[in-house]
Amino acid sequence: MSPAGTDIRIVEPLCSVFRRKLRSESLKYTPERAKILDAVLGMKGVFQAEELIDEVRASSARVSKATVYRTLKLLLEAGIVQQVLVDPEQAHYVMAYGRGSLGLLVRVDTHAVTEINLPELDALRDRVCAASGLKALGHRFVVYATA
Amino acid sequence: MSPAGTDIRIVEPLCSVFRRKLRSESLKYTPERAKILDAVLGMKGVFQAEELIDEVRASSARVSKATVYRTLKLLLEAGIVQQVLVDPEQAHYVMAYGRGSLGLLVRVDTHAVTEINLPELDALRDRVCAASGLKALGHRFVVYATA
DNA sequence: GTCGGTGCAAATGCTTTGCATTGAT
DNA sequence: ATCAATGCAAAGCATTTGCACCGAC
Repeated sequence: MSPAGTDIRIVEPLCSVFRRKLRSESLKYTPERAKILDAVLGMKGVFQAEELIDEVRASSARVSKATVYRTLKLLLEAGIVQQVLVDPEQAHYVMAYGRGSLGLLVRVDTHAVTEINLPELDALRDRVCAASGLKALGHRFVVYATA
Repeated sequence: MSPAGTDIRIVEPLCSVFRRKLRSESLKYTPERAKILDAVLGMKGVFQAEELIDEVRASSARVSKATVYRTLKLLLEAGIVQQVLVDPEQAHYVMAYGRGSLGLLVRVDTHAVTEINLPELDALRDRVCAASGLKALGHRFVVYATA
C-alpha cells in the first residue's frame, strides 16, 4: 500500500530523531542509549519500565535500571515514547513517534491492555480545545471493560 | 430545573450508599469515615489524596493519613469516587457516583485539570466493546493541551 | 582532556501495613 | 463483650539522585 508513497510515515529512522534531540542539547549518543532505543522498538504495544529493562538485558548486555529510567525520560521528551497511565502503581509507556492520539481498551479482569485506533477523536479533541482557546497536544481514550 | 423531577439523579444520599456498602461487609460507619465522605463531597473536580487530607483537617478534627487512604479505597469500591490517572507520581480522584464516563482537559503547562462532558462518547465506547465481545464498564477521554 | 554518562546504592515520596489502643454495634 | 477501626511509625515499591569512575566527543 505504498506504490505512490502514501503509507510512508517514518521517513527517517527513529535513531536519527533521537540523535538529533541529543545533539541539540549537547548530550551523547551512547551504546547504552542505543540498546535501550532498540529494545523500545522491539516492545509490542504498551509496556512498563521493568519490562523494558528485561528486554534490554535479554537482547544485549547489562544496563543499569537507573540508565533505563534516565533514557526513558529523554525518549519521552523526544516524542518517541508516550506515557500511558492505566495503573496508579506504575507508569506504562508506548512507542508513539508521530502520534498524538491513543486509544486503549483495558480489561479490568485480566489487566490486558489493547490499543485501538479511533481517528474520529482527533476532531473532537480539537473542538474541545478550540472551545477553551487552547492548543491540543494529544489525547487518550481509555475504555474499561470486562468479559 | 426540577419541577417535574427531571433533573433528580441522586435519589438517595451518598451517605446511605456508603453505609449500605459498609454494612454489606460488616464494616463500621465511623465518625472518621463520615468526615472523609463529607470532605469528598466538598471537593470540586479532580483532587489528590493529600488535598483531601487537607480538606478533612480544615473542616473538622484530626484524621490520620492512613485512615484517609483506607477510606478512599472503600469509596472506590463503593463507586462513590473514581480514580483518574493524569500524573504518574500520584493518584487523582473524582466524585463519581452513578457515572461511568469521564472527560478531562489537562493543561500540561499549568497542570490544571478541567472536567468536560461528552455524552457522545458513550456510544463509541459501547461500539468498541461490542466489537471485542466485552462489556463496557466506563471510559476516560483525556485531552492534553496548552495555551 | 573535558564534560557528560554510567552503575551502584542510598534517598525520595506516595501509599500500605503491623501493632497496640480505642470504639461502634 | 466482640470484632473492626484508628493512629502512629515503620515498611514497601517505583522512580530519582549523589557520587566516583568511565568513556564519547
